[in-house]
Amino acid sequence: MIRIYNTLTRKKEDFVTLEPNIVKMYVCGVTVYNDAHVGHAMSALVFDVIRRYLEYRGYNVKHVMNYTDVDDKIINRANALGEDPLALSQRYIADYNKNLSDLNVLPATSNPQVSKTMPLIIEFIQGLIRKEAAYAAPNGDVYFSVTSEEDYGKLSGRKIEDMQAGARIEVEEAKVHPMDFALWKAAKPGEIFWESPWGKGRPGWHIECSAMNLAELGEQIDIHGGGNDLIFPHHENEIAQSEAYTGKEFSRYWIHNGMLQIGGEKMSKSLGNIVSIQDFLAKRDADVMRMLVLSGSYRAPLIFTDETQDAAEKSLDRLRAALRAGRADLGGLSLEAASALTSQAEAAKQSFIEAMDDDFNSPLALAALYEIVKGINTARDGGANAAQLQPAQTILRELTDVLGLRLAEKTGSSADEARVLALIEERNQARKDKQWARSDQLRDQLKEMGVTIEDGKGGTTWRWG
RNA sequence: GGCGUCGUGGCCAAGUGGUAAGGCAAGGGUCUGCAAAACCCUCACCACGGGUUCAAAUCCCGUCGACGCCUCCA
Repeated sequence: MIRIYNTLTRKKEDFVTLEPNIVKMYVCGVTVYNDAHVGHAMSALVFDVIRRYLEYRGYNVKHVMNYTDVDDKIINRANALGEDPLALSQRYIADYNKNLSDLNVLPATSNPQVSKTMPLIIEFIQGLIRKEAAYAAPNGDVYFSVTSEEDYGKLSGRKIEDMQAGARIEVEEAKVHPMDFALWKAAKPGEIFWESPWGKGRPGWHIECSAMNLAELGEQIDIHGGGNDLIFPHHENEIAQSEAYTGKEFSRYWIHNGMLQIGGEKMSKSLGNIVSIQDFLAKRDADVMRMLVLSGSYRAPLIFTDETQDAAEKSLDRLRAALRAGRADLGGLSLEAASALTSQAEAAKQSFIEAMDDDFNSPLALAALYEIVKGINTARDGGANAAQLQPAQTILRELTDVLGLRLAEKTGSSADEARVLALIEERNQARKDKQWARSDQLRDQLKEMGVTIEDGKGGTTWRWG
């Protein structure tokens, strides 16, 4: 039984889907007006791992991730660049899709966009007005009335009275209650707009997700996810809108990932302390980002430093090394030892599943993987041949696949390969002749070419990296 | 001011009532011509102060501190 921490109840709960074996999961994507950063990557990776694990456990996951392509920031940026806002957002959507694919994030089953959901959004707002959960203001805006929902604030644990509306921004005059939020915003001169019953305008931020949810997954969903900075007001408002509209419980489980931290602060566009995904990938392998995410709880802040990145890289080396094929020509382990390795790996697989079942406890799951690694290494040291290592390696590979780790070996140019082999041959001769200085010199030369040499019992092996 | 999360070894990080997983780093050792890799060993009483309990990192109260949200934000 999978258990999931539900933000709504602040408890771990048994995961029971609305329909057997089907998971409807909606994850808030990004507003596309700028390069995405590693904080966005964290969120995408968290939900990618969750999705992969649920699929591994036999669920058919309908994974929806939206793109907010109509928004103030997009309009501002587009105006600054003299570009059409939709063209601009389309460009960043393409960039982000590239980022995700580089990060080995599985494509969502669908990626709705606000600009393509307009009729349903308008219909949704009309429905809310009919139910008296929303009202059109004289200025052309439409607001959601927070006091119309008795349990408004249930997700974030706030009471309307406690909130300091307008503490930092001015409250719109047209609002009946200061916490009311915009469903529809009247267009200002020169802004992109859509026709609506309330005149020219565009949707507010929150309504789009309620509408796209309805369009893609229906009235009720199993999992709604996103960064924990979205709990309030975004997700709170989504719940209010959707439940007011359908009269049904919106999402069963609310999952929120912690924020990526750099220099003790959240990484965010507004703070300007950003490392873009593209810049990260120019320096580090995509697996490093994923390993960083996996090495801590998805709900906790992720400490992003050179040191944690280095550590992640080393851990990956360890996994990669364990997966390297054994030598076919070795005498081999005893039958007992070989079967002990296999059963150890099978036991570790059970530990892995137990860990992941418990609210996707990836750090604990990784520990199970390292048990397999140690078993493989010990067996290899003990003379195990390729066939004896393979069952454990197959299990290890299966589980690292579940986590979405690629663990690809580094590669060099094939043109250099002949030269590498020649140098190794020369070095082997030097070693036979006990010409250690020459041998070490050749090893240094290979190192400079990006080749690592290891002199094992059965001979010298080499690899890129 | 309100709401929430949290404070575990040099770093990252599990564990939420029965005497502290794992990874990285560090030190020692085995192996090696030397290395590298691997393996073995060593390295914490869990922010602080009270309390509950036979027993607490784990529950309760308080203090201090960090971070997030209350405004666009993954």
